[in-house]
Amino acid sequence: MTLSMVSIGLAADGQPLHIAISKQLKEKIETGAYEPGERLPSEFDLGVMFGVSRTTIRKAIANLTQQGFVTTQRGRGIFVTEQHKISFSMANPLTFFDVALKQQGYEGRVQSLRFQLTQATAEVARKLHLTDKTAEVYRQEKIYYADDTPIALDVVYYPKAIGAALGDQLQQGFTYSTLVRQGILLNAAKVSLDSIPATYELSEYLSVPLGMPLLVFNYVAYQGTPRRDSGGNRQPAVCGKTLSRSDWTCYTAEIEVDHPELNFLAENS
Amino acid sequence: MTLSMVSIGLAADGQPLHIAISKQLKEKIETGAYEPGERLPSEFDLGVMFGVSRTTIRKAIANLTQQGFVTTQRGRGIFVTEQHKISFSMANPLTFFDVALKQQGYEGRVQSLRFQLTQATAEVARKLHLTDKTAEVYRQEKIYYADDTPIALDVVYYPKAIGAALGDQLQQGFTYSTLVRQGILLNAAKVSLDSIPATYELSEYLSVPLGMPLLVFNYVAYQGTPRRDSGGNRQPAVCGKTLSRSDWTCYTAEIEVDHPELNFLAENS
DNA sequence: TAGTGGTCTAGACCACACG
DNA sequence: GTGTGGTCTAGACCACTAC
Repeated sequence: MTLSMVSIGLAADGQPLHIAISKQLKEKIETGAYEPGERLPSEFDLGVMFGVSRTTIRKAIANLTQQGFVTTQRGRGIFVTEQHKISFSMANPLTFFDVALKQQGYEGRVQSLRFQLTQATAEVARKLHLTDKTAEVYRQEKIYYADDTPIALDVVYYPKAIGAALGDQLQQGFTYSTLVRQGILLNAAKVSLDSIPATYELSEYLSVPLGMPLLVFNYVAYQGTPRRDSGGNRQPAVCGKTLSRSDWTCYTAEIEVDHPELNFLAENS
Repeated sequence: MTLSMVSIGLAADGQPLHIAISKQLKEKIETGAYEPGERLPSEFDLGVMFGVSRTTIRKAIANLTQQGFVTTQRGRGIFVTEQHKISFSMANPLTFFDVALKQQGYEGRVQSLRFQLTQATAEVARKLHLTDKTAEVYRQEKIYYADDTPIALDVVYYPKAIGAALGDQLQQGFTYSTLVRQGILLNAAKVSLDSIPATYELSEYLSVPLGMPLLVFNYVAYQGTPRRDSGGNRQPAVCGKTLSRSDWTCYTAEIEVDHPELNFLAENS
């Protein structure tokens, strides 16, 4: 009864049953047989339909959930997701989350979870150019919403002076906009982009399933006059990381190069 | 026997058993109780140790696998992962994968999977500025290796002229280096970064577990003289996407801004 | 009360690695 | 052959939603 079911229309190659089922359901969603917002049959019914156990159905659904095709709601059912995607420019302006949200038709909102003075970790001290190893910094955790959907968790570190002076404003608004409005010009940044699966805690903060990919935007932003030769007297004003839902966000950039490295390449060809 | 085991040291709060077990194992790995490369007890033995079923252990291990702490090998066991991370600059030079690899001590290698003439999709035609809707392009799929570990799958599209002229070279080397060496200067690009969970096929190409986060680097690279006003006569020479393992790769950039948008912000405050 | 998804169990068979 | 992880089953209890 079990593996013989593979022959009734599922793929006959080596792929697992739950993968084959996942693909069938995915195709039904993409062709519109199941429309956005629509409820799928229950796990039990799907099991009957495909002739497999509920466990196998659950693995297939977990796959679709992680790819963003469906969302599950306990006690209610499995629903086809409506797609969204908000793009954030990496350079221009310097990560004004709120501006980007508004431009793309969403209402941006911030919920500050924590704002407190703590001792800087070694990494934060290095990024903020703190020579005192026991220096304190302000650590802020906040969640960004787009139309009531949590899309990102921001963990920000401020030097003590900035955090103390702007604590109230920082707890209410978006980081960059607040700093700029208070006269702190951020004109340079070092950033890196990465991706991790949502841990259990993150999955609860951002209302995503365990393991959903999150984009990790690490940044150190500087004020002052930067120098091209990477020296200069610029001064870090803030650093942190933004963990954003990959089903809602992406980062864009436009690049222009002069190609001083052409010689290098030619030499190593 | 089952849920009462929660009291023997596992978290007593609302989190699932497999999460609590996952955290315990993660801590043992991070503190060095299990060292990199070391084999963990078998799933059966772990089940006995924690007093849970094998299914629950498997969920815990799946979580650790996805976070990159362990890798599983059928018939051999569960092994603690040794960490790697290769960073790629987004701007300077323009994604010379091979150069970045070499600079960070890895031997870069390319395996070309496919290289064939196909009809351009609407998206590719738009990106390559093809006015003819039935135009053909060369489509290449290749895998990037760092010291024999597959770290990225690149899907590249070339205009017919470039692909036909450079087919042989393109099939052997890295895209950008090959183009530059053939006199095609790429001095501008539009890129975007995204993340998706590995599908079944991708997980096989890149030797990662199903659902592992992959970084998606979308790019359109231009040759010619670009104009600041986004017009100009620059010409797309290549477009595509690089899907890279997030446990091995990250993207970095340095940003400088002039802040012409300050006025805009002040107006909307 | 009935139905749903979330969690967990106990047991089975398979493919693969190793001795 | 023995042990391993990969897959799948059948059944249970729970928390939650809706009627």
